[in-house]
Amino acid sequence: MLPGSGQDRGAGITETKGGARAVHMPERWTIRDIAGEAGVSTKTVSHVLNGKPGVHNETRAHVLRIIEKVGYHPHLGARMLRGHATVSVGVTMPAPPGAAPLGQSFFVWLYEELFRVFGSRGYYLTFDLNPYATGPNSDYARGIWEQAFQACVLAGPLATSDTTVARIHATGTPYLALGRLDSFPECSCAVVDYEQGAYRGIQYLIERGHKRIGMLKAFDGFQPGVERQRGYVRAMEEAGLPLAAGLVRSVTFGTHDIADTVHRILEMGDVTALLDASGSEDGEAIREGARKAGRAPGKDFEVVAWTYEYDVAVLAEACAHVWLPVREAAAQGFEELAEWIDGAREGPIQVLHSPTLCETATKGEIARPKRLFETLE
Amino acid sequence: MLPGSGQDRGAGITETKGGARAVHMPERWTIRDIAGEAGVSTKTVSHVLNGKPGVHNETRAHVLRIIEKVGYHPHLGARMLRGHATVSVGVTMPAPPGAAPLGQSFFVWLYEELFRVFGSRGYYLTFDLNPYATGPNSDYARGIWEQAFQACVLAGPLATSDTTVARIHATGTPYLALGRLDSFPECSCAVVDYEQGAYRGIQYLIERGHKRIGMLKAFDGFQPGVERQRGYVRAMEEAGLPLAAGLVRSVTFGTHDIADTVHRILEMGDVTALLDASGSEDGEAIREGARKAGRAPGKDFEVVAWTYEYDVAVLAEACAHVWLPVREAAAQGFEELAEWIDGAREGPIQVLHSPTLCETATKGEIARPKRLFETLE
DNA sequence: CTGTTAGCGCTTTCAC
DNA sequence: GTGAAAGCGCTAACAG
Repeated sequence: MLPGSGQDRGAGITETKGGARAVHMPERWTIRDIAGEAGVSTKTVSHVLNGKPGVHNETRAHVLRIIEKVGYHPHLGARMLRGHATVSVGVTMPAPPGAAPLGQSFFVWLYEELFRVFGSRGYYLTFDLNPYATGPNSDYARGIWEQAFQACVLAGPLATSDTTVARIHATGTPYLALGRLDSFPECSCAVVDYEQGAYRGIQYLIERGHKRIGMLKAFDGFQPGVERQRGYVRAMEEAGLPLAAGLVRSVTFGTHDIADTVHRILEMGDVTALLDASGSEDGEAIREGARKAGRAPGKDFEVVAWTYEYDVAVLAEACAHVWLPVREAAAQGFEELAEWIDGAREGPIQVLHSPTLCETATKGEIARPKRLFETLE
Repeated sequence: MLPGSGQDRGAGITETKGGARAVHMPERWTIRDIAGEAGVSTKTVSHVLNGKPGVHNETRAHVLRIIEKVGYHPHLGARMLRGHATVSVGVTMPAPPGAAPLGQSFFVWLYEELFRVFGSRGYYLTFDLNPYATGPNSDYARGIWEQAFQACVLAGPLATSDTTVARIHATGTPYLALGRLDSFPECSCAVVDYEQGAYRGIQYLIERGHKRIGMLKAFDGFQPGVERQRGYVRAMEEAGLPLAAGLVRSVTFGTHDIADTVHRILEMGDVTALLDASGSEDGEAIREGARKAGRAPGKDFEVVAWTYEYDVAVLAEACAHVWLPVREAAAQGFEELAEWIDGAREGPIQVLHSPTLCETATKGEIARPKRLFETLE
C-alpha cells in the first residue's frame, strides 16, 4: 500500500498511457508519485521542477499538468538535504536590542528593502531573534551552523569582541554585516565610515576656532563606538589640541541619558562646542541638557549633529549636520549580496560609504518616528 | 577520504577508547562523525541532541563535550526530512499590500509580538512575501506546501473568494488567520467582529434619532468589508429604516479617497450622521471632506469613528468611537497557536473579540504613526 | 534523451 | 541500555 512503490507505479504508467486516470491518491505526493502518475522517471520530474534542459517539451508539459492537478510541491527539507541549497535568506541581530534599538521606521525600511531584493527573487526571509530570548552572549548565527540559510544578513553593529563573524566567514556562506570589525577586516560588510564622520565633525568645529570640544559617543563596546573615538582623537591630534578627560562621553539610548550627558559636558565650563554622535537624532534632548547647564545651542556653544537622513536637521540651531548614509550603504550591500548568492560575483562584500557634512539643512527638524534608533523609555 | 566513512569511524572508535584524540577533522561534522569521535552509536548522539532518555549520564556528558568542542550543529534540512518537524513559524500576507497596508507601528507590533511568543521558544520566524512579488493571485501558502513551516500565521484580511485557507486547514498544519471567512467557518482565526462593530455604531446613531446614515466601508472584496455591510444592513432593518443607495460607500487607503467619499456622501443632502468604518483612523480626512461639502462634524452631522486603540479619539468632534481590539485578539491567537504547536491543545483556534463603543475618549486625537493601516500617498 | 540508483544527515525501528 | 540498518524526498552520477 505504500504510495510510489514499484507495483503501484507500474499500474500508474499503464493507466496513464491508456486513459489517464489516477490510480492512487497519496496523502503527501512525492516526486516518485508524480513520476509514476506521469509515466516518467523521477529524474525527469526533477528536471522539470528545476527548469533544467534535457526533457521533451511535451513530456515537460505533461508532467507540469500533473503537478498542477495534484498540487504537488517539492519538500523543502529534502531539497536542503540533497541539494545543499536552501531558499531562505536569514536575518539576525548580532547586538542585543537594548544596545542598538532600531527605530520603527528603520526596521520597516530594512524589512521592505530586504523584500525588494530577496522576496522578489523568491527567497523566504528568515528572522532569527534567538538573541532576543537568550541574552547578550548567545549565538546569533545558529541558522548558518544548521545550514538553514542560503545567505545571511547581520543587522546591527558588531561588538568589538565578536568572534562569530569570522566563523561565519569561514563557512563560505554568503553574508553581509551592517557593521565592520577592526579585528576582522575581511568581514563582508556594508557600512558607513563612522571614524570619518567624527573626524569631519570635529575638524569642522576646530576650523571654526573651537579648542575644547565635547562629543556624545554611542555604542560603547561596539565597533561604531570605537570608530567615533578614533575620529575624535585623530582630528584633535592633527590640530595639536589636548585631549582632556571628560570631553568624550558614552551615552545609551535611554530617554534622559542624552540630556544628562550634555548637561555634564557643558558644566565643565570652557566647552564651546559639541559633536552629537549619539545616533539618537534627538535635538530636543540636546536643548534640554543645555538648558539644565544654563546654556543654549547656537548661542553659548556650537553643535554639529549626526543624522541618518540626507539634508534633514536634528537640531535647527546646529551650525552643521553630518549625514551618515546608513540606509544607502545597506541597500547597496543587499544588491551585492544577491549577486553573490547568484554566483554573479564573489565575496566578501566591502561597501564603505562616507559621511557628508552639510552646513545647511533644507528640510525641517527631524520628527520622532523617522529616526534610525529608538529612544528607550 | 569521505568523512564518516566506515573505516574512519572504526579508527575513531579505537583511538577514542584508547587515548581520546581526534583522528579526522571533517569539513562538516555529521552525527556519524560525532558518534565515531565519542565511540558511541549515532542513535545515542541523536538521543543526546534531542534530550531523550535512555542514555547514561556520563555518556551524555561525553557526547555533549565533543559536540561543544567541534561546534557541531545538526543539519536542519535532514531534520525536516526525517523528523517531519521544522523549527520555523511562517508568516504570510494573504492580501496584497495595497489592499491592507499595515502601518509601521502595527507591523512592528506584530513582529515583536510574534517574537515574544515564538522567538523565545526557539523558533525561527519565516516571512514569505511571495505575494509582494508576484501579484494578487499568487499562492501565499507555498511554505505550507513545501513543508517549511511548523505553523503559519496569515497576517491580513482574507479575500471573500479565498480558497487557500481551506487547503491549509486540510493539511493539519497549525495555522492562525488574522481574519475569518464566511465560506469557511472552521477557519482557525483570531479576529474582531466587524459586523458587530458596524451594527453597534449604526444602532447608536439610530438611537440618537438619525435616519439617513452614511458609512465609509473599507476592504472591498474582503471579509471585513462584507461584515461591515452586514452590520449596517442589520441595524437599519431592525429599526425599520430604508436602505438608500449611495449611503454606504467603499473607500480605499488612498490619501484623498476618504475625504472625497465623505464629501460625496454629505452632498446627498439629508444625511445627518456618518459611521467611519474606513479603518484609516484619519480624523483630518473626515474634516476635510465635510469642509468641501460645507459641513462640519459635531455641528452639522454626527460621526461615530472606528479606532483600533483603546480610549483614543480618531476625531475629537465624534460623538462616539468604536474600539476594535485587533491587537488584543491577535496576541491571544498567537498564544493559542503556540499551545497548538506544543500539542497542549488542538486546532482550530477561534478567537473572536467584540468591539466596544466608547462615548468619551480620554487620550488625545490619534497621531499619524500609531495607526493600524497606512494611508497610501 | 530517459531510467536506475546511490546517497545527503538525520531519526527510528529493529535486533542484540 | 546500545549498534546496525532502513528509509524520509530529493538530486545527480551513472548507465542505457
